[in-house]
Amino acid sequence: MSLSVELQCFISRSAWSAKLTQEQLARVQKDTFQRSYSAGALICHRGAPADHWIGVIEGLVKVDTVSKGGRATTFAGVPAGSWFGEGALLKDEPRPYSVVALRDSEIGFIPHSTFEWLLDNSHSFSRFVIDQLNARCGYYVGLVGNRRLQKASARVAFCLAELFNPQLFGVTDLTLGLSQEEIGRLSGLSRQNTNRALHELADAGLLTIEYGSVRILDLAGLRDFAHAED
DNA sequence: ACATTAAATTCGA
DNA sequence: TCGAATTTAATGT
Repeated sequence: MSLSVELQCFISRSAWSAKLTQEQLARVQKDTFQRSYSAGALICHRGAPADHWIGVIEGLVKVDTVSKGGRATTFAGVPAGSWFGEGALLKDEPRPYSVVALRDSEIGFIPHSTFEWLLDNSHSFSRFVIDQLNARCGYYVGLVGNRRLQKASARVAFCLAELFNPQLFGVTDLTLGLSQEEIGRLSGLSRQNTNRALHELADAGLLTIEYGSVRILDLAGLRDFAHAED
């Protein structure tokens, strides 16, 4: 697979590549490949072997499981600019979730062996992965705490705020192209309640609602809202 | 669950 | 190629 300019740019923009040596960077660029997915396409099946570290170059992806009854639970939305899947790679286990493109997306893949090699050979790369795991850990701690406050709007605030977690996701664009139904799945709420919650947040001046998307106005305010006792 | 409205697609000139 | 008409998807109640 040829090295697209797009892919090279994406790699050099990623925080973890900044301190790699020329040799290391060259190997990453040689081993990494890119694929396009149209909206709704399955990127990897639940239970498939975890052969790659996955980067979202463009578009938006979700991570979810589907139970026997066909009910979908979404764990996380992954916006462009982030890398994920290191958990399954490190454990050398099948992926416990499926990955689906929500929009037309460009996805980069770094092979398992290259990933391990970087961990062994680049201190700054290992550090990046540790920080990222730690951030996810913090995310789940926050999530558990957040769930205790049964407030729908707080849940939605939390999920939205975490989508813009700068450690996990190098996002710049504060407009989120997600339908309310999708936001509902992310926060584990019905579309109805999501709608009410979004209006509550909009009334509080934290975001504005647009057709098919939501624009974040006050990220810090969303975080506060997610943790406020009420 | 239903009615409304935005957006995407089709069709005819 | 443009715009009206139709169909599909998202939203509000």
